[in-house]
Amino acid sequence: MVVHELSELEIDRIFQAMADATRRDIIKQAMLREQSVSELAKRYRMSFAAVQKHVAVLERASLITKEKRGREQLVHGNPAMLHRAAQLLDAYEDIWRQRANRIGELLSEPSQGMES
Amino acid sequence: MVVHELSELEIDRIFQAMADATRRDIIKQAMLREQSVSELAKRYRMSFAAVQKHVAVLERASLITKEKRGREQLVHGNPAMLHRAAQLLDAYEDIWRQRANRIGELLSEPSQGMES
DNA sequence: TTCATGTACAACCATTTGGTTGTAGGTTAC
DNA sequence: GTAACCTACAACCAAATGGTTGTACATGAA
Repeated sequence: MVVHELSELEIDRIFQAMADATRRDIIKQAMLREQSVSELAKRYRMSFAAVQKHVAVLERASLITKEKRGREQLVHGNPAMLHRAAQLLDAYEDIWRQRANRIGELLSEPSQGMES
Repeated sequence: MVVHELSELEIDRIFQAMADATRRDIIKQAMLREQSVSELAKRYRMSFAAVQKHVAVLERASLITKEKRGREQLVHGNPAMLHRAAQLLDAYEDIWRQRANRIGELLSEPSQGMES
């Protein structure tokens, strides 16, 4: 199942969203259990509005989703997006492994003057 | 082998460094083969100084290292750091899997009124 | 030596980011 | 109905980001 290739802009947003300790903690909390924005906000030493903005950044990156229930806005994590981000990093590692293999092959090839 | 736990600040830097398409391409290039900064700079439609700054951001995040040779500064990738970043994302996925397992266990437990 | 190349770094600028306070509107509880 | 709660959103601010140009210096090539 190909899920829709990520655009450079979407990748920018994912990494940028992960680049803040408060947001990483919000992700963790939302993965552990669905929580309202104000419930999340109580955990951090900053205003409700600030937490609201962090949640918006995570939502724009599709790392979390919001669901309205009554007066609350419930936040829950989107593990599929995290998985895709992890795969992205793996892809860079793969480039390295391929290079390492290439070098390995070159080293194990007999050099020009070595035929018996 | 525990390599030295990453601090929140280091994690910030890794993700922030990955959050730019030019920098992600520089990483890719450096993983493919060692290149000088000016050699890299030719690839992008921006000034040498701009590329120099991107390289500095990547270096601060330990995603690449520089090695001086003659008048050139050779850039090469640090796959170990990429690996750690990927593991970090996996950790968030693990939180989700644990929750999923927990829910699964709850669902498979017999409910209060079900004993025969 | 002289010139071209590769780098470092400062100064500057526009935009984005991460925080604040304040105001307003919808929903629940009493 | 009224008060308390949850959210949305605007306006503002300081600091960081991503780019530029310009200057200076070290190294390699002719």
